[in-house]
Amino acid sequence: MKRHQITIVDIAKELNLSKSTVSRALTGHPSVNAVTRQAVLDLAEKLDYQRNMLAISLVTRKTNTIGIIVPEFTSSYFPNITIGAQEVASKAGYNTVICQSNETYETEVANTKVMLANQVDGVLVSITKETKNFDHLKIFQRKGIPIVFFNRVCDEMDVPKVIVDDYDGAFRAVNHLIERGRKRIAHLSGPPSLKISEKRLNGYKAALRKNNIELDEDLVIPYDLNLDKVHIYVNHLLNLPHPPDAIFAINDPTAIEIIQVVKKRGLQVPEDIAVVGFSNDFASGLIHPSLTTVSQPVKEIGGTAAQLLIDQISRDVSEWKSIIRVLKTELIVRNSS
Amino acid sequence: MKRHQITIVDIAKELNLSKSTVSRALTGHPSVNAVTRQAVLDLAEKLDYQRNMLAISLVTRKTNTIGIIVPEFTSSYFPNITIGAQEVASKAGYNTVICQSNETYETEVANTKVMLANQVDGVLVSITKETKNFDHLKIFQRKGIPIVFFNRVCDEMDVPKVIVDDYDGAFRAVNHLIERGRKRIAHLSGPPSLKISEKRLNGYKAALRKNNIELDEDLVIPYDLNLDKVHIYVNHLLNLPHPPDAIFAINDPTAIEIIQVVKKRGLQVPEDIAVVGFSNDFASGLIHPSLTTVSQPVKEIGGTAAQLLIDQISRDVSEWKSIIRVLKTELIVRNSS
DNA sequence: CTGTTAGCGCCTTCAT
DNA sequence: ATGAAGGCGCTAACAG
Repeated sequence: MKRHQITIVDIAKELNLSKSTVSRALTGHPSVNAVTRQAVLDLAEKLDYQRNMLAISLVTRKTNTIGIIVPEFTSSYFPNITIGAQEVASKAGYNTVICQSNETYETEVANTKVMLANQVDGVLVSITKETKNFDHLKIFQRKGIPIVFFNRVCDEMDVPKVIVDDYDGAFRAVNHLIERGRKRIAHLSGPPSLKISEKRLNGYKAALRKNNIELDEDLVIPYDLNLDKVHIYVNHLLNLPHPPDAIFAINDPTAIEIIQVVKKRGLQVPEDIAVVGFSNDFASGLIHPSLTTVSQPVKEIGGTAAQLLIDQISRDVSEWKSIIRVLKTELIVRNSS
Repeated sequence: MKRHQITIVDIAKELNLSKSTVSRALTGHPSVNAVTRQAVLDLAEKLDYQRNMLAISLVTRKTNTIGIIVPEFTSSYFPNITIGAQEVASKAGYNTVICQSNETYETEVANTKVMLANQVDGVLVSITKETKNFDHLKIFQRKGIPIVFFNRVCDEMDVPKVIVDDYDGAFRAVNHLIERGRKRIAHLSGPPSLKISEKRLNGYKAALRKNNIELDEDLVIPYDLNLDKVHIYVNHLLNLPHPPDAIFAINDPTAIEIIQVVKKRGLQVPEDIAVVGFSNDFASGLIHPSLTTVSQPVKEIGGTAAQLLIDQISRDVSEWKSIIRVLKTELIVRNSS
């Protein structure tokens, strides 16, 4: 059961040196004889010695680890963001611990505890659709651990955030539908608790307004992002006395689901009804018809967030900034509109 | 810069108790007065006290963390496996650290160092397509840290492994193509270094043999899984004097790419050429035509691997088992064949 | 039931 | 350039 770990002491004994010298050699401290250093390094290599980061972190009070909390991993969106974040983090010498909150508030709270207990140097978070109370996240601030939000941000907290121009992206998407001659455009919106839902909805409204199309509240349906329910809303819309000729979806998974439902009903996309999504997930270019969508620079979102976080970490608490970085989206016109 | 962390000492002082009592109260040790315990718990709660896992792990020599090393995160395959693994792990009280090796040997080696340095209690790994030397993985065994392979396993090491019936899955996929009347079935195979490539190839060959179709070596192309090159091989096959009427791909991303190339050439799937993949990735049901493929129980793979690992962790080194768990695949017939 | 004493493996002054 | 001593925050015997 007890496995012997090779420690500094072992190699100190072997080489007849003091622990401190070995430690210095290992950490690349300049004030150590080149020969001694090499001897230490060689022996360490030979013995498969690995520095115990737990011990190091305990004394340096720094783990060189950043935590990432994402709501889910089911679409390609969040995995890609974590890839971007990991790239930047690892270049800066940081490890990454990823937790999925699984879109539930409780899990998110549990995740924050894990992060805290593991003494992460900072956290990246994108909240769940349920999260309305932010106390568990404010703890980080109070403890002097920087936090950076991305995508699903928390309005109440004055910290760095990385988002995209949701309003503008939605505006252009809807404007595009109008340019294509659509008059009755529905919007399957996200939960109102999410800022992105609100902004995309506002973009939608603004595009209608600009084109002098009156907003029909019946065509706007907020939903909880549970894909299993999409068919209900789509069928409801399609059964309306005056059904829509286009649907703008809060995100790609929703849009893809909409297309499936529409097709199952025997209707044609885009002939009978056009569909536009948001995010340009991997599957969107492959589905039939391919999905018109608003692409987000996913990896860049992750990378930017990680960078902002690392900047915060190296700053003194008193100098924390709360930059909001807004990344550009791009309308990708494909065959669904 | 220095943020004050609340420690056991703080709450011990406040309550006029010894550190050990507080510690025991916090860890739920039975031998502690109910009143005392509650007082400790209350104060801890009030102060947002979080146990410092670094310190705990240092002394208990257990981090309750398992590492996962996966080659990539670009398809839905590995993310889903990690989801399955995380579920099981977290239920057993384990945290998870995920590293992507990015399909390169060097990164994989670096990843193992990170795992070692962070004192993971065990590791789950799926090797890169480049990995031919396994010294970096054998270190775990030598240090008494259990390792479990999944999907891309290492033959040289006698440890638990979780795989699917690759041979059988491939066999049924190819057999299905033959039943559909295909005579010349090509196989875009994976790198020979990967066991899965070999097994799927063997399944392919066996299916031909069983149906008395002679193997045409020209129709078998091993490739390095770099999707950018798929078009080369597909075009090569299609330009053959006697081109294939079906292609069995090593995995879904490859199959999807094949379909794109075929379509771009103006040919029809499956009329001109049928395509079958392996893994049933998320996108496979959405692409047009939808992809016939061999589905793998992805979450179960991750969950099983995690469970085997946790079993190993709780066992004494002398009692390590090396079970090989083979999970069932299922042929999903869609429109590409 | 509670307190005392040692460390876990390492870094960091402070000496020499 | 090297040693010695102290401590990071916590648990684990060992004593009461």
